[in-house]
Amino acid sequence: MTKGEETRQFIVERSAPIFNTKGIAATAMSDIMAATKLSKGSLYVHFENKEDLAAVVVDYNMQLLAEKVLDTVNSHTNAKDRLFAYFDFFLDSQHSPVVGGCPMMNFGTEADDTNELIRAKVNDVINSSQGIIRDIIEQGIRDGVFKADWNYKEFATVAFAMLEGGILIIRVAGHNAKMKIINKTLKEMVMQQLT
Amino acid sequence: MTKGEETRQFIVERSAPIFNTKGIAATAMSDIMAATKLSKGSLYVHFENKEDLAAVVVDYNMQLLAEKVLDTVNSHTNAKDRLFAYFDFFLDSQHSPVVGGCPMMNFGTEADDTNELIRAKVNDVINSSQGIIRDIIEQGIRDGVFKADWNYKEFATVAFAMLEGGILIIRVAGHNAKMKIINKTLKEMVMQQLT
Amino acid sequence: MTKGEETRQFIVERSAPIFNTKGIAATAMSDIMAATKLSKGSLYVHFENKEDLAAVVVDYNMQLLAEKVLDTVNSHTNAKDRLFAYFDFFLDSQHSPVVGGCPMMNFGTEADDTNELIRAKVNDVINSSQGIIRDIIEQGIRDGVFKADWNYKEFATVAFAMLEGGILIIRVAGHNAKMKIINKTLKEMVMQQLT
Amino acid sequence: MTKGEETRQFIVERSAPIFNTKGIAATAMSDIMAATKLSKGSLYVHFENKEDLAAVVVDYNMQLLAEKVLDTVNSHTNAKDRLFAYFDFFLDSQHSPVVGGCPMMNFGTEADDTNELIRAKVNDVINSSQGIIRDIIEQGIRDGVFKADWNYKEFATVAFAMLEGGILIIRVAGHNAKMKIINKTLKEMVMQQLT
DNA sequence: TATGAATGAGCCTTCATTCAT
DNA sequence: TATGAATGAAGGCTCATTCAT
Repeated sequence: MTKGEETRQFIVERSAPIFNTKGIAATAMSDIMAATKLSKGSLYVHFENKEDLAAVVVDYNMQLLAEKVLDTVNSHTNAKDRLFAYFDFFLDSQHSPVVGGCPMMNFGTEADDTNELIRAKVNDVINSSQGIIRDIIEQGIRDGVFKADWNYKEFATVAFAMLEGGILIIRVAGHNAKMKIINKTLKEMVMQQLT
Repeated sequence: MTKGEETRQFIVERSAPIFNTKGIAATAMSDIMAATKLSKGSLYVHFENKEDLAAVVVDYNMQLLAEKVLDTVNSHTNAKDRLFAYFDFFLDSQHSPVVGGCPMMNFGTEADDTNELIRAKVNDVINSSQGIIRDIIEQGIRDGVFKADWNYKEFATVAFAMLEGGILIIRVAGHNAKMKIINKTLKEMVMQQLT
Repeated sequence: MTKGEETRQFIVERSAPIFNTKGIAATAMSDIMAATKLSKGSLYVHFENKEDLAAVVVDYNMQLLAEKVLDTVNSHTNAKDRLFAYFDFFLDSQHSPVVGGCPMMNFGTEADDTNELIRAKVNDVINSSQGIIRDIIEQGIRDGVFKADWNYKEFATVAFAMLEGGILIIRVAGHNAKMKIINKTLKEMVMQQLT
Repeated sequence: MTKGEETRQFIVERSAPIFNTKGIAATAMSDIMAATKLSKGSLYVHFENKEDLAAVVVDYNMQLLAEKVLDTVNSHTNAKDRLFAYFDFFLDSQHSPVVGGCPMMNFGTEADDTNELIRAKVNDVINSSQGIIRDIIEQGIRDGVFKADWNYKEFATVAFAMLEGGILIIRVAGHNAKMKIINKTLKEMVMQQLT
């Protein structure tokens, strides 16, 4: 990594929690200056403009979340355990995975009507998130852990929606009581598909 | 209603879709000027500042959505029909109920970390939304439509989360394919509780 | 006094300390609204504009001060006592006579380069203030209290200047230590002219 | 001096007469823009806000006056001559030393009740101004020019007050007739203390 | 006489961006 | 690559004033 690439990456990492917390519109380049302690001019050496930086940061935030989820999931081998690990990951998402909440929801709601580029990025990640759930279940069916006739594609969508809805609730509530219910419900739905 | 109250209400109505679509931070008072064709000074006759206006508009948007949902629900008497009407209401929410998407999600995600007043407002409405679902089911149990041992309080939370997650998906996707799955799943869950 | 004249006078009285404390430029019509609890329109019924009101208030403040000084002076008959009462009046002027300090100095410094009308008003009162001192001394000479060859016209100017300079010092200092020195000095100068 | 420091100083110099003439409240940043021909944004590169600029300008104006007075005083060596030079300096102050009049009086009267920071600054300079007079006299006493028992500390205060009062009079009057009287009186008071 | 809604110019300040060094 | 001075449009807001009621 050249010096330039390093600085660029540094800017992205420092900007990520700010954009995710305040939103793109409410984040000023001066916020990035303060967080990186870089000069105004320096920022523009690495990014054409705020929109450019925001796009990279959106990717970074979503990727960071995906990596953390996968890390957790991959610490298990049994498909059921992997699925449960996925659900449990969001149990305390009020505080942990990425500062500022779920980037899909944050940037998705901000961009849906106003920023086609970011809207498309978020859509891709929403789809691949459901894909991850599907992949786990497919493996489970191949391993004989889950029933072969499970309509798991629909479940993947339902599970993803429930988790996102849960994230909204717990972030606005400030506690995760309702996410526990969602977690329990999802696990029960999975248990019914065990062979 | 005095002239002033009329103007104030007019400003709120014209501002509502703008705030809901662009977000609070990205909405400028000049946007409101353009939408209302009122002068800058006139806006400040009726609202102390942008934050004050935003707070009223957030309430208005959430209330508007709630009223539309209730109107739909109340066109039915049978608890099952009422519940199904609730779910169906969001089937095409990509376009209809309130311009710009679900205000609970839009303002909730924008405000969760940055605006305590609005966060609390959204939290109240999220809770009462689940309360509406609970009320319908309670009536259904009293009427003997639903099983008495249904853990309906948890279902209300699950249903709410699924619908919100679904709204995120369809707004980012630009189509409601996934909401159909959610709708179907919710209805199946209800059917299992019929007496 | 008609109702209108009463209201007009009421506005002036309530505005006086505000203008004298904050200055004309820094006083907003909304400050007057708050102080009088009158509506915006009502203010403009009684005064053409802010400048008009300010001019009347400047007069009022200076007249109020003059009256208070004269009241104090007139509680004595002997010329020396009258002069000393005049000097003593300003000993604690840090707090008392008119809220906000000496209006001649306040409005004089604000208006000297920018408001010809007010500048002229202040100039008149500055002159008549020295006239008051001259009048007292003339009476004292007639009464045989003061030496007939006293160059009292110059003394009147010197005394006035010293008092105004003293007011500046004590208002900026927040205490009247230096005014005591000025007071003592003035009295000594008078004592030398006693017959 | 870096480019930035140069510009900052340039802004201060151009702003100084404007603030001193119109007052802080009545001076708009657009006035500074016009006087410096700098852009609005550029002003805020060098000063956090108007208050910050005003504080620096107040210092600059008072320092400028002090320097000019000291230059005049220092062109003499004999204590009596130095004192007379000090008094003469203000004889034509209606036009000369600093555009807009005495900054101690201008900013002192504007700030006394409303701006603690500036009030304190002015107070410091008022005190050191009297200190200058005291220093001259102390030297004169050491040199045997003035009587050793002169209560010169009180005189310093009296002289300062008389000059400030005189400045008020001549600025409001538009001519310096009264300052001539004050000048003459001060010189006579000094003459009485010659050995 | 009194009200308060309406106005638009102007206020201070922040913004994203550019560019010479 | 990095700096920070410079820009000017745009931001939220306040101002003095007008006018229909």
